[in-house]
Amino acid sequence: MDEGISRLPERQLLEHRDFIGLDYPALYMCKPKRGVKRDESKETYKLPHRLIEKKRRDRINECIAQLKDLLPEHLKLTTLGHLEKAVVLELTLKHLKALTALTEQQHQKIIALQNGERSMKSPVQADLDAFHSGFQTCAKEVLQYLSRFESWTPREQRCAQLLGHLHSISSQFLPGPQLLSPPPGPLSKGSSSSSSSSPPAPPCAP
DNA sequence: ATTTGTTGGGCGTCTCATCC
DNA sequence: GGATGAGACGCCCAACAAAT
Repeated sequence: MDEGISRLPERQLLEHRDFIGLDYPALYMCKPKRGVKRDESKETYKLPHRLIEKKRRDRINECIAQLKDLLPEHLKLTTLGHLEKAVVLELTLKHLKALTALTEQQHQKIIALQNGERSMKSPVQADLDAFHSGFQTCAKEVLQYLSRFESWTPREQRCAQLLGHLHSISSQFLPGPQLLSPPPGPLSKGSSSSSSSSPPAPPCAP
């Protein structure tokens, strides 16, 4: 029996290593010898197949779990209820598209700067963009804080209400033409957002 | 009721032994 | 050395069971 295992090619040795500790006879790891009809080997084939399939499912689940970990908290909070696999994949797709768009946007900015078009954009619009960005960052921080330290769960109605409120406020800034008078006072958390000096501090607490 | 895990089986591809 | 057939392997899917 061990002879059979020791003669297995490298890929199968790796799988055998994975099976160590599982309680079924090592017989099941051995390929049926060539010339052995499938009928005779079928029963010995079944158990490895189960384990191989389990390993495959584990790989899938592990990847989904990693994707879940990589998702930003504010995205996770947009879903009410726990994150099922399909939702994780949907959010990942959404996030990836957003990142791609952002990358493209940054790329265009770089090109514009290189072409000396910096003055094309009005200072007012630039400030609004920066303000909007700051608002988004701050809203994200609020949601993370409430989730982590105040034990808010996405299921709660107040959480959904807050999300809705933040979205509606945020969308007011999107059209751009109207200039909002910035609320006074610096952002208390501040260190990350203090790097940009021009944008006004967004409203942070509900 | 919905989601998740398990299992058996089918299918396509690859590898290897055998034959010519 | 190339053709061929048998078997291994990985992937996918459907059906069912268990968990939530």
